[in-house]
Amino acid sequence: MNPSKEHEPEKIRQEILEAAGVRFDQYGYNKTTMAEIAHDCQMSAANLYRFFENKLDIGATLACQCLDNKITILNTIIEQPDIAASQRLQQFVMAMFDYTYSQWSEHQRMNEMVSAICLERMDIVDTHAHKKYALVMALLEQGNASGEFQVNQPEQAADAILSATIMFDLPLVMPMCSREEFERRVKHVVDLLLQGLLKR
Amino acid sequence: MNPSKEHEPEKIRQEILEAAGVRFDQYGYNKTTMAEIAHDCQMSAANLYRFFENKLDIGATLACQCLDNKITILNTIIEQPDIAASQRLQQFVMAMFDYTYSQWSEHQRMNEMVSAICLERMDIVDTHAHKKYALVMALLEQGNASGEFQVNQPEQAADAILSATIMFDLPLVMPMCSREEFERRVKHVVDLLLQGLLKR
DNA sequence: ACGCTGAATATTTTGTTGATTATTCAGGAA
DNA sequence: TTCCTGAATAATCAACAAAATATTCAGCGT
Repeated sequence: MNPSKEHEPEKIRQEILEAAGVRFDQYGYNKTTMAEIAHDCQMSAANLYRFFENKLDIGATLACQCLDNKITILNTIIEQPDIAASQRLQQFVMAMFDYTYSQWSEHQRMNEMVSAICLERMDIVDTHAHKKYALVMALLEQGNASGEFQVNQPEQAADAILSATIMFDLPLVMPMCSREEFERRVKHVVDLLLQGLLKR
Repeated sequence: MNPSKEHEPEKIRQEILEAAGVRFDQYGYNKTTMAEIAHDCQMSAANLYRFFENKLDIGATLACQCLDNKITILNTIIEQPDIAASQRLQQFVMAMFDYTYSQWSEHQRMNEMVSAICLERMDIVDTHAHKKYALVMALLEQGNASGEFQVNQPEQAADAILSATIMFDLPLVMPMCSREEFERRVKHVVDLLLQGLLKR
């Protein structure tokens, strides 16, 4: 088989997602037709349905990829070695906000799509929430292990941290403040949270 | 002048607001007509414009009243004597959430109106935010004065507390969790915040 | 003049119809 | 068979007219 002409279903799925992603981002989910996506992939619209259940399924898969991108970025901060746990938390929340704000301001249409899909597919939100929770738990355990933190109930603390920083993670909230105002608030919130986490 | 037939403009304004409030709450802002409000007050639609600039102005005034109701409830907690500052913060955030959740679940239409108006009238949101800020500042200063708190930068701490608890104050966020889940989170967040505020 | 109204006008909403688009399916090429 | 397509069908959208509503204003009764 010619490697330049891949026919593995997974490769084709990716090609479809790539084409759909470009159009959704540029023109929006609703203004993009299945025919256009199919044309970009040199296939018929009907053929798309052999790889995805329907249009929403394409959108939902892209939405998951978007959310996973955020998780990946946050994960690099968790895995970053030789850094104080308090620094890590600071960077973690700031990166969370940076990603959300940039996505909101620079990929408005894609962001609208992700938000709309999350309203109908709570399971996607849940999965993403669990991944974030796992990252914060890891961060807290690192801090405890290094002796920098003294967190007795990491489950409750992780819950509290995610709740307390949710405004930096929700695109819906982005119109409320300027980027600078948000960054100031990130600092204030993390500073206060750290006073409750640090060993004394 | 007959006191049973009040003609002071302020009384008439209140009568209009009362009538509009009932209809907005029951049928929604858009489904309520100026003619209906006028009829409830036994006057012509045209006459409403002698007391309010337009329909939005009636809505905005009601929205301010709603937000001020919340402030009043929160204020009673601030003024409640003989209670530990940490208790006060707990009750403060819980009352904030209770009001928001009840308003969201039991006065859906009124709540939609308030949210919609807040999008166009940022000044209303700003004013309300300043009032909340003042309450939290008062709470922190009480705690400092009684020796229960040790807050060096109350401005930043107040900012942090409001940011960290904003999810309990935003109707937009209410669909995300059940009431019980929210109450659990209030406890976790306040517990963690208190560890950063309490004197040691 | 003052306080109000009905009728006139401007704006918004609603309903309808044609066009566009998502989805299905019977069948054609390899 | 296996993979795909064009055409058929179903669902959604868009544009336009009609109706409802917000807002203004000239003028009436006091």
